[in-house]
Amino acid sequence: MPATIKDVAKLANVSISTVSRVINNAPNVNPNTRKRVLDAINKLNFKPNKIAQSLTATAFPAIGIVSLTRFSNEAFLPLILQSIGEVADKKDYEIVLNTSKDENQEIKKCISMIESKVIQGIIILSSKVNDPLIEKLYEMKFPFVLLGRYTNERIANEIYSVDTDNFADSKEAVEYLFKLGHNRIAFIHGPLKYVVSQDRLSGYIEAHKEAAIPVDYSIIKDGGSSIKEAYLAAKEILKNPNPPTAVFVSDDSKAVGVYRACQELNLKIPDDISVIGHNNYEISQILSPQLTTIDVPIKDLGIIGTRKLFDLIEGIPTEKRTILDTKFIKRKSCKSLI
Amino acid sequence: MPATIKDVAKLANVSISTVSRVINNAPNVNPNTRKRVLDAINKLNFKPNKIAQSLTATAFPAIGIVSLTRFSNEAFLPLILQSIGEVADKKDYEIVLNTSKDENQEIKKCISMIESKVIQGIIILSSKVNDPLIEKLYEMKFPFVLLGRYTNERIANEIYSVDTDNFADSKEAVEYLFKLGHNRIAFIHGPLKYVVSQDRLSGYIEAHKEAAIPVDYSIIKDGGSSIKEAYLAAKEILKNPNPPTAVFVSDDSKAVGVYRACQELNLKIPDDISVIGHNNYEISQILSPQLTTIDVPIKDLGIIGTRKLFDLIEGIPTEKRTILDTKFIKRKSCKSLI
DNA sequence: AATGAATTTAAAAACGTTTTCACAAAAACT
DNA sequence: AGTTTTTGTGAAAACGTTTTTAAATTCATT
Repeated sequence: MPATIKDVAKLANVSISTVSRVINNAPNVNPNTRKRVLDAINKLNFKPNKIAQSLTATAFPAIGIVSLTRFSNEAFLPLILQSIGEVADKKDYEIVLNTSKDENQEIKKCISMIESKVIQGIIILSSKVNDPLIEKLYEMKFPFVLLGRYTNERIANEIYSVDTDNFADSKEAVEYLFKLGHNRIAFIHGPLKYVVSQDRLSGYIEAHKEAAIPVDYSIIKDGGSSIKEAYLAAKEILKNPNPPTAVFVSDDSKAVGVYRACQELNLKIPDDISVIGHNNYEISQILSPQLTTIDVPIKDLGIIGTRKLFDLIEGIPTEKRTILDTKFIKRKSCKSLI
Repeated sequence: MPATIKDVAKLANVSISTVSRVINNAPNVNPNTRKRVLDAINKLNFKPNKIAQSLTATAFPAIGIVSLTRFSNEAFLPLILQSIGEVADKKDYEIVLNTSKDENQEIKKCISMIESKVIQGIIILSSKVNDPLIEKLYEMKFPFVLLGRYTNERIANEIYSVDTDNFADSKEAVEYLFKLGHNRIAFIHGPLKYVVSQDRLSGYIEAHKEAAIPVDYSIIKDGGSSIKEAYLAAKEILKNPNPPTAVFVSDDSKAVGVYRACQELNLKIPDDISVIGHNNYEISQILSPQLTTIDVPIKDLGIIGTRKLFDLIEGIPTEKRTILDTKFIKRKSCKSLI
């Protein structure tokens, strides 16, 4: 049986209150006594029971992450988890994972963790267009930070979030292609239930509007959330009777599917077709030719988002919405037609 | 302030013991009383405080996962986390993540979670050759399950683990290449500090031994843990004055680097060079030509490993070591030379 | 030396549950 | 009817801490 505070008290011949004071570095404890207690603690290898500590604090030091499935297939899960971990570690908080697959279970699990006092805050990894989880958490006034953007007008400006400007970045990429002389550009996006997919699509459309180039929905396709789906989408697009001269993919890993489709159809990148990706995953440098893409500071999203969450938890005033800078990275997958 | 058991007791006009009995579905409570209590619980939206519950149980229902960095770059982190989550959810256990980067911190964090009573068991995602964490946990007799194999003779047979037979699978792949008439086969492996990398290398070597084909270490290279490193390794190997006719890569995602290297050097797969991967990630079907590989049941590793851990926690006897079946998947990346 | 203030300590209450023990009431036996 | 068993309930202790209150000790001041 591990030692408790009582054992320490007995051995050091003091009361448990004194031991508690020593543990918590309270002032007002005689240096001699402190030493005696510290010795006892060492001798017994005493470690305070975190559960018991949180009972009086009425809060267990942990934050929740919701949820893996919001982008389970994406290359950045490890990065984002690790960056969240870095910040949480410094605060000596635990990270508890919500791995729920379906939406109902996801919410239920969250509420349960909150109500049973297991977590003090939540990081939401990505937002859906009408996100019942976000609505619910907002309504509960429970501290949470969204890594993304929420669109529901009523509360969009009220929630705390960290994001990049997907709309602008997407627009910029398309404009770059316009400048290169492309005016028939395909777009392969992720599942439109996610706001990030919507935003990237909107940027694509807005660029067209501003350039007065009509949007052709026959070359805009859902690339799902797997490489294979993107590959299938690309193949369909490229077989279009009036094929595009460029394709913009909303995720580098989906670009792998596009490259494959091009290869199969004997289309040379960038000579026959230009490609741009998004996110700047490692793979974008390995693809041949190297992929032009938009660098998203994934680790910073995690770090800054988690810091914001701790500000919320600790009642420190913090900016509602933080937009992180991105960088358009020109590589070898685009060709000028002019 | 959320309702406590006392509030419920008062409203239902019973003692807190009775409420507790209702919460825990104890027998011996009058149907009428039970109904009254249930009504009160609903009216107050009472949810037992898990922290308080675990204080008396002297154990918080959670398991730890150690650690992300043990294969942060691999495609199967989401899968494994999710499969662990599935099982833990059923048991109503939380999953707490250890995201430590360096080895010392990893151990410290683990010990701390154990000693402060935050977790009841640990899943170790992968083993190192001399793994101080495993040694320590074993010595502490703390319940843990390794997803992999441990080599330290003294305790190898004592620890609980789930794994595939990396040695045999690797050997089989090489033998397949032999049968196809290849006898100069390169090997690109992962970091040798991990047992899985060692085992896959050993299988490669053993196949050579049995076939009485000398092992040439100039075409065996460390592909690190990134696609880029694998790409670099492949390039070096392929430039060998006496180049191999096939390359076996210990991870499908590394195979992407190999494909890229071949392309750059104008080597056609499988005509000029055959390639075999390992793990059967989604990417292996997207690569062109589709990659011959070894299917590893990733989700099953997680599910069976976590079940085993719960057996340990609950004191149910369970098999020490479980080996899962794999499947050699022939696709288009190998050519017969005969 | 007496008073008051500051420091240090102990005792006890509290956090929200579960569990043990005791006892009353009801039911089942003689 | 009297005795035993079963059922249902409440009071109190326990889990391992922190926090509050109060008391004892030390120290400075007069």
